[in-house]
Amino acid sequence: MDERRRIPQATVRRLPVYLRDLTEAAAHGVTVTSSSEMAARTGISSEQIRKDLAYFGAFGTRGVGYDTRLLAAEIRRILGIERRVGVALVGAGHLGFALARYSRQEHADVAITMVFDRHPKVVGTRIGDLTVLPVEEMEERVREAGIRMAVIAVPGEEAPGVLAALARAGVEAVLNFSPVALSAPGVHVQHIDLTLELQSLAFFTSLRQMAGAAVAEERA
Amino acid sequence: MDERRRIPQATVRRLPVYLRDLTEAAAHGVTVTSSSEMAARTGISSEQIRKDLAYFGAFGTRGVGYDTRLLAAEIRRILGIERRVGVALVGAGHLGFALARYSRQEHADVAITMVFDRHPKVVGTRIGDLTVLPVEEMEERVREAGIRMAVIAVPGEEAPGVLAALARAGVEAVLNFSPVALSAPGVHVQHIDLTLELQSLAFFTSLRQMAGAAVAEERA
DNA sequence: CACTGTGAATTGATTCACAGCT
DNA sequence: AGCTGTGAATCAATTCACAGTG
Repeated sequence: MDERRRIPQATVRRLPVYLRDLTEAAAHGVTVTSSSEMAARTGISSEQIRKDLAYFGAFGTRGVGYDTRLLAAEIRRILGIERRVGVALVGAGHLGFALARYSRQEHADVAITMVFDRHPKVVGTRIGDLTVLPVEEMEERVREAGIRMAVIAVPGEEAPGVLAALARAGVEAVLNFSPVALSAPGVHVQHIDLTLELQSLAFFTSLRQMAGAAVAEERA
Repeated sequence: MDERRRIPQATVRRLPVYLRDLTEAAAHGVTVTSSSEMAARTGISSEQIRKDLAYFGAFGTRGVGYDTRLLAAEIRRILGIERRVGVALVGAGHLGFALARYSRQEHADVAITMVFDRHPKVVGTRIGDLTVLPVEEMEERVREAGIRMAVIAVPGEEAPGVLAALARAGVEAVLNFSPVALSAPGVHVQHIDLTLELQSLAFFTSLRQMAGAAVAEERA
């Protein structure tokens, strides 16, 4: 199989689900598992799992299944997280604080390793064993550390400037929690917007009120 | 147009983007706008915008465009957020705190209006003008208030029990920030998982390292 | 005339169904 | 016998292209 073919976005977003499932299974002493067992645990269909994996190679044994540890290692390699990957966080408000703490749990493959904020009162405070740095130092420090990923958790007005600085520092992929659409050439931006999520969620309650309305529901 | 036909999930998730754009445009004094202007501002193609709206009716004027206030009102009606919608939050850690504060900004159409936590130290504390309530009271209070939406921001172990209680209380749509896949009959669950997001994001940096690899990129 | 609204064409993602190994 | 890996078929979403209209 050729790694150079077109990989669906949807596949990339499912790989971490498989990784978590395999890691948990391995931790429970399961050494071999099948796509149907994974399907039962994750809610993703077994054909989907096999097809997703097939984009990257043939990792299973016919008649048997997959070696949990081996497949987990392959997925880490595919994602590029064989070694722990460091992420810069910009914005150390409550959200940023929560994200930093959560991402730094023990076995995390991807973790926030640098935190920046513009407020003098926040700079110098600690989040676990990290110290919040002034945003002025961001570009230089991120570049020097060779960090390629960042999380933006600042107010909307500040977000475009932050993204531009991150792009200059060599960051290639960004998770944006601010409520504005961001883009920069050569940077992959993923957007999570609480307001939009809550509003679209409302549709699924209002709908049920109007008897008979049909929606394309997500997979079971 | 018949509201009863099959609405794509993707369409529902874009409606709030249009709503925000129209609200901002109206606030800037724009009374009429076209699908191509909206496209330029939101990054969603004009055909896509017209098709999404067409699922629900014909709201524009040919040769002219859309009345910003009127179309915004229509989208609020479609989403079921004509009146401010209340949401229950379960879990008042840093993440929950951030979500509650953020969702309660002045003009929010959907806002967290009740907060529950299981820790005695957190119960009774305040988030803005809300008081954190004990999770034991959740089912009864949510039912009594007629709340249909909830946000789960508790650790993975507690999440399944929380969802079950919310379902019993009549909640129909849930935003799940815990790292476990949840489901309950008759409840629409949307999942946001920071770990999975960061891991899939890593793919878009590792890829660039392997020269020549091709990925289905998101729309510009 | 410039825009909306929409069938038709295309592209992308999922599911089916089975051949191929172990 | 049981599972993977994969073309073919289906289903969903987007884009094209243009007819319809204020």
